[in-house]
Amino acid sequence: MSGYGRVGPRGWRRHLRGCGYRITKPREAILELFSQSSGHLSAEDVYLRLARSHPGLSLATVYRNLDVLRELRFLERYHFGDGKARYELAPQSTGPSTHYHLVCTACGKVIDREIGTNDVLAQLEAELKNEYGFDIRSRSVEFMGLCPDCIRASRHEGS
Amino acid sequence: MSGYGRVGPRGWRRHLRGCGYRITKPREAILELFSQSSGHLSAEDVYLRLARSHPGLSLATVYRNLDVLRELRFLERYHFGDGKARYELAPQSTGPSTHYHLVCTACGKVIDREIGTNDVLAQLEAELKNEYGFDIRSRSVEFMGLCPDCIRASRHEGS
DNA sequence: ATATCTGCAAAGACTTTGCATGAGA
DNA sequence: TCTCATGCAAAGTCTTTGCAGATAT
Repeated sequence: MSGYGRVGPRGWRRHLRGCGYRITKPREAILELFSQSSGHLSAEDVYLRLARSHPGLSLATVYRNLDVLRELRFLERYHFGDGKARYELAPQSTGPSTHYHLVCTACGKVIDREIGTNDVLAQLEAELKNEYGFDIRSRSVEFMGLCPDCIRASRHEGS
Repeated sequence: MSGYGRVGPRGWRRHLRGCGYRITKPREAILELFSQSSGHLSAEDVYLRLARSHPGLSLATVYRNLDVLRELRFLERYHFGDGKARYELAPQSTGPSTHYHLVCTACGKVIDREIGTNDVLAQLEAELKNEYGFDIRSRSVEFMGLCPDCIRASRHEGS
């Protein structure tokens, strides 16, 4: 559920170093934040949550580090259709992520679910590899709709 | 394969009118363009392709109309991770779309495929409805990776 | 006639970049 | 010490909005 993806709870320092990156306060803080919070955070979310404990932190630094951490595969980036990228701790596995998202288009709530049809998608990916010669690196499966709260709310205002 | 989604090749005029919208040159042109081209077009793509035959057309009008046509379910909007929205003619069915995308993260090429695991996803959606009370309106299934051309190109430049 | 639509230009939202200073190894 | 990282501010990209004139019905 938590952890630092494929490198374990403390291995990320070594991994960063090994790739020529340095261990800095913003990087530690961002990784720490993701390991503790379970949601899908936008750059601004990260910035706001760290602002109090890290005065002077800049949004540009957050963007740069989210990008570094994504290149190192600590984080995965998603687009849920509202124009901002969201980040999430990458799963332990070395392959593409094995979960999907349930996105409420009204309030923006996002629910994570493990994929129960893993084998089906894996088979599909194998076919695609054969048929098109595509090397599939990641997948994104999202279901968009209305959550119970927003269904209720939309009933009360007509429509 | 082509057609105007759930309203048939000529029904879109009636549909627009019925919703209080007017039939204008830009709207005709945009719908015409989507019915003829098979790709996933960004707002700018649409603008550039219509610019020659529709001098004076503005990008703002394209954005506004893409939005109108999406609300009316003539078009579907996707985000493939490069920051721009892409639009595509909606499928005939009244339910969520029944295809997925194969996206090359290097050159941006997008291949459309029909979903062969339709029943699996449909079952999943039914479960989600029961479990979370979500009303699922659309789905988005994307596989990201490298197309053969870009695999070849990356080999030639090292890495 | 009149409510909708358009073009233009300006503003908005999110993200990236340049540069001098500061910090890690 | 020497390179990489940061903060600040400016710029970039995609998209939305305000408004007066034009258009569809």
